[in-house]
Amino acid sequence: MARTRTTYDPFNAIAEPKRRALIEMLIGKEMTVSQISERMGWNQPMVSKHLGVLKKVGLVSERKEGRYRAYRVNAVQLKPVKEWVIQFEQFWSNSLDHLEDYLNEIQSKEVKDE
Amino acid sequence: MARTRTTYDPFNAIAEPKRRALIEMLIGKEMTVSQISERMGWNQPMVSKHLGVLKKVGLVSERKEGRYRAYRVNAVQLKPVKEWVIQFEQFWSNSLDHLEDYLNEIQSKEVKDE
DNA sequence: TTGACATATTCCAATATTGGAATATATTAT
DNA sequence: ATAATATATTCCAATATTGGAATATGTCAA
Repeated sequence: MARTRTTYDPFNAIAEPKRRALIEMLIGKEMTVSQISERMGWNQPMVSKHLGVLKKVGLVSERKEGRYRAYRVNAVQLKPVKEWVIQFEQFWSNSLDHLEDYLNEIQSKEVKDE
Repeated sequence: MARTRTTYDPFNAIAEPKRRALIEMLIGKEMTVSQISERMGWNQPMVSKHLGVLKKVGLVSERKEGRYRAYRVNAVQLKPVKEWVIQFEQFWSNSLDHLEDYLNEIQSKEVKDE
């Protein structure tokens, strides 16, 4: 067996740092492959390939414009990632940390008092 | 070149579905390897190996208890994932969708009026 | 039609992962 | 000391990815 495919789901697609950078650059606007290539400093096939992965999981969509192709982020595909992560948020939230600190403090005072 | 290491960061560690399942099962409690093995229906080496990856990125921590090892989730390591994702939330939020619907509606009314 | 430009795809080598099987290590019980 | 139990590690085969280079495809312009 091998690793889960990059195109298996958004989790796998955004694991690659370059693809996260691509999404960051592309969010809220449309850009062509060559614009991305220039701004990122990556060669053209590299841009196309990474966009290809993002497209397969629906994270970007494509619009043909003559010989150009305008890509845009389809951010809603990140929603499952957020949903999955936030279900654990209560386990790292500051309020809980502070509660723990508070309880520890109480306890040490009680010990001192004895 | 190969793919980004699974142990490179939390993004890569949680890309594997089994490791997400592991985190889900382990959140908020402590479990030993054999308990996990039984509950998940995975063989023991498989559990240890996946836990090993999660440990390397800090997503779980380990406590020795005799010949057992109790694992727990260190959820705060998921924070960077949440932070990264939510910066794009405005681009999929319902309020914006509705705003768009609203603007479209306005526009079509204006057209009708002419 | 031919050339120039934009983008996608194919081929390749290197590499890391996954699961399974076997084995090693550590700890407790007899 | 020896056996049994809990867990980790190593070895292996199959596989998918990445980046680079070369090439193919598609579109516009002269």
